[in-house]
Amino acid sequence: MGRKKSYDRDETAERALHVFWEKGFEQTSLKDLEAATGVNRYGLYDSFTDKQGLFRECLTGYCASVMAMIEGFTSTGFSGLLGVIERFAEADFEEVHLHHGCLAITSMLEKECLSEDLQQLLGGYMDGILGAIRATLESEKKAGVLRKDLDIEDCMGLMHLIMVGLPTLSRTSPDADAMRRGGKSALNAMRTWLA
Amino acid sequence: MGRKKSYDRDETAERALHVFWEKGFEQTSLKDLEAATGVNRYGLYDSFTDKQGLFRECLTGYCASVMAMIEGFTSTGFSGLLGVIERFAEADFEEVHLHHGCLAITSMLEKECLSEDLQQLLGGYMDGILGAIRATLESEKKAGVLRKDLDIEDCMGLMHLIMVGLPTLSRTSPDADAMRRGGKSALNAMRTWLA
DNA sequence: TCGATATCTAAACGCTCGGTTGGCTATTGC
DNA sequence: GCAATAGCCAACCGAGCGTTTAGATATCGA
Repeated sequence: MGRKKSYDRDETAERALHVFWEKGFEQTSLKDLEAATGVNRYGLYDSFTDKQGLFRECLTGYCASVMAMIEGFTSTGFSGLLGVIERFAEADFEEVHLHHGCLAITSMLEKECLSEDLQQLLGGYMDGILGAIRATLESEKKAGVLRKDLDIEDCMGLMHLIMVGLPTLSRTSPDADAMRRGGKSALNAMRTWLA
Repeated sequence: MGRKKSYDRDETAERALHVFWEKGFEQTSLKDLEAATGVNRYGLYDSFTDKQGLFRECLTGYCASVMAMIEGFTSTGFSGLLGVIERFAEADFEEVHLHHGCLAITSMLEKECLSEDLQQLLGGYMDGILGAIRATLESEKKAGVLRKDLDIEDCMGLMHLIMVGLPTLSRTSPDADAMRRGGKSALNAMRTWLA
């Protein structure tokens, strides 16, 4: 009973995601979200509680899709850490959206504006990825794919650096190719480092 | 004639710098600046025109001091790119302030909030540093200090990545040592890459 | 067809922001 | 000591923010 919604909930979140992605949480206003989604603030508040609720849905979806992407790579024959990273990098670079960097990293840079649960979500996301990288490094080192004398801690430092550096490169550089070049260089450096 | 100022201009800018450094331009309010400097908004506007004027003075001072630091290293016997970078890294890591990352990088991430001249200042600062690194790479390659087959473009990609990645590491990581570890790893990677 | 109900639009709310102003206070030259 | 000057402080301004609400509108069951 009653009037029907004139918008699709998921599609609205998807459109909002791209605004948050481009401008960040704080810099995105309700006006921006109304314009991008075509939904009046009332509808946004009705469906997502408040601005942070909408952002939470966008961010969790984003993190989940990135995770799914990585798992997709590992389960379709791209064995080896470098293989996964390489394919991930290729996927990244082809996606126009990623010219705005990584939503998770961007959000961590404005964590003071976010509620506690969102900060924990971001922390968990990062820890999850870093933990997966570390586990892969250790198992591949044990299996002899990587150098026997590889210092895992040291290597993780570079992995972490690259992980946060590449999105930052894409956001700070006017040149859209800066991230692609950085990624290529990083892969080269890792190859000489790891093997 | 008239009443004397109750504050020192340079000291005020220095204190304001640390607030901008920690919170970024946009997130720093006049209230914050009043509290940190002990100077009423009237005084700040009288001495620096407006919020952006104060920020301009802080940012130019910051960039100049970093440049002076680098030049200090090169002119006191630390020849070689890696030597300079290493010493710069050590200086960075000892400075408590750099737990908040690099003001220039932080500012480039919110360039939409800054006036045209500040964006150009930031661009020039980055280009200056990157240009100096490139020139050093080329001359050291020619002099035989570095590998003869070193791909300069490729190498610059990594340099740029590290340059923006390290400050981001320090700002996104709750662990204060993340940047130190990232810097150490980056130096190791560069050593194997360059030599 | 009509009343009940869910949704839409647009206006308004309270708040904080950067920026300004006017009355008070300290310092100066005479 | 007194008028002139410059600086200080607090209150105020308009704008924009996220959020709420009131009234109009569309859709449903009966």
